[in-house]
This record gives sequence, C-alpha cells and structure tokens, in this order.
Amino acid sequence: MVQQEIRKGPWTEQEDIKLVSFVGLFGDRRWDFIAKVSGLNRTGKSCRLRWVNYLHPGLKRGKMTPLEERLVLELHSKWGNRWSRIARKLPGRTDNEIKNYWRTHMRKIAQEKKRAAISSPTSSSCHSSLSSENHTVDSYPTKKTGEESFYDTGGPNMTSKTETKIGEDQVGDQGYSMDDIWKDIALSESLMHPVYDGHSEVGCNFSCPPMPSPSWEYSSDSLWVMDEEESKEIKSRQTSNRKVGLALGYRGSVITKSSQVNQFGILCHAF
DNA sequence: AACCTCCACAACCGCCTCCGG
DNA sequence: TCCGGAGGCGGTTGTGGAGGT
Repeated sequence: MVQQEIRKGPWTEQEDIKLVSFVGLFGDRRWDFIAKVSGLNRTGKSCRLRWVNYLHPGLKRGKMTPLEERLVLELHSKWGNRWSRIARKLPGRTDNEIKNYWRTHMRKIAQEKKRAAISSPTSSSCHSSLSSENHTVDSYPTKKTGEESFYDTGGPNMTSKTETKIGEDQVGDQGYSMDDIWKDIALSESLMHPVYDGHSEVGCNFSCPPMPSPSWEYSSDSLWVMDEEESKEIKSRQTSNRKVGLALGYRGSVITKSSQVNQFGILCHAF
C-alpha cells in the first residue's frame, strides 16, 4: 500500500471545512476514523487538536478577563499544570490557551517581581534563584539537582518528566523553562503572601467564589463545563448517537481574527 | 525605514491512560 | 490478564504581528 504522506503545519480553510463537516457527521471522538475517511492527510491527533483548540463552536477568543486570570492563578495553585482540568473551569478557554497565557504572562509577572526583589535585596526569600551573579536580570537560573520545586509539579508525581528533560540542556526559549517559571513564581508569591502548600486538592481555601459561568451558554455537554466526574458521567452516557451534529451548533459568537471570521462564515455555509 | 524584542497563538512531539479485543 | 491502538495531556517550538528603538 502506498502511504499518503501525512500533512503537517498550518491548516488551510479547506481542511477546516472538511474537518468540521466530518466532525458534524461522526462526532468529536473518533479522530483516527475521521482523519482517514475525511481524506485529510492528517493524523487523528492533529484533527482533534485543530478541533479542540480552534474549530470548536464554543471557543472564546480574545484577552483573558481579570476574573479568568484570577481563576487561572488560583486553580493553578490548586492543581498545578493540569491545564485541561483548569480549562474545564474556564468555559470557552482551551488548555492550550491557558497554558500559553500562563507561560507568557506569568513569566512577565515573575520577571517584574524578581526585579522588584532585586531592588530590595534585604529580602531573605530571594536567595535561591537570584544568585546568578554575572547574569543580567534576563538570564535565568538553572535547576539545581535535588532542589525541590513544587510549582513544576502540580502534584507529587509530575516531577520526573520535567526534571529529566530540563536537567539536561533543555531550558526552553531564552533559556527559560517552565520549571524556571514555576520557581520564579514561587519566589514572587512567597514575597507577597504564604502560598498554598501545593498538592492536595482538599483543604484548599480560596477566597475566590465558584466560577459564575459568565455569559457562557454553550450546550451542557460542552468540553469546558465538565469536571472529571461530570465528564465521566457524561462519557458513560455517551452512546453512538452522541454528538452527531454537534458542529451544527455553530453560532456566530466565536470571536476570531478577521480572516477567521470569514472562515467561520464559510464553515457555516458548509452545512 | 530597518531592525529588534516581545507576545500571542497554532501546532507538533512524546508520554500516559484508557479501553476493547 | 495482556496487548495494542486511540485519545488525552503537558511540554515545547515555530511563526507572525505589534510595538519600540
């Protein structure tokens, strides 16, 4: 058999249209199947990612609201890097989006805090990661072996992967890995107030009220409104008739860049 | 105007988990 | 019970655009 070459890289409008229509037909579960029958020379994974992060009708775009920002912070302190889980509490936001947001914004904040900490060197809590003497503020500490960093875990058993990767030479862009970000944030938060001690999901008292689900009105089986338990429950309810025509629920409310708006206009017409 | 830096975001990779045979 | 495949998840990278110098 001649294997068609798997396409990679940016998706075209035509591919999007195809994907949406096939998801409409077969639901958003059987990604490998969809990838095959659609004729998109993409992997199932790629199709799923495109759908979840970009084509899903309930996606909210644009800047994070202050409420969302706060929620991300608090949920991250509660759950660590469980982006998909955090995303479920932020209707319309994807794990990818939150991850990206966290990475850029928190890094920025951490840098600012770090600068502030440097300018007041009497602070005893800033010794650990600020000791790279002959570096500028923008060069970042590398991970010390055996040093504990609860921020890169989000839980007791998420350390291994990160550590083995970053412990080598992989330090991310500009030499600033996720690991370093967590450390910086840990540092900056410790300067501000005591930090919730990390791992357990119980006994964490937040001042933040439960997510009020602002202006969110997507269907009840939305990806984002479910917590794990809910999702399990729904999964158990899911039978073959589920989701057919989910994509037909397209609404015009998806905020996109101008070209993307056009794209969705086209997509709507595809049905 | 050209160049640089930063940011936002899309997408890929690799590992993990789950589920069906 | 075991195994393989599909899907899910977290980490990372690439790229384009905006803003600053």
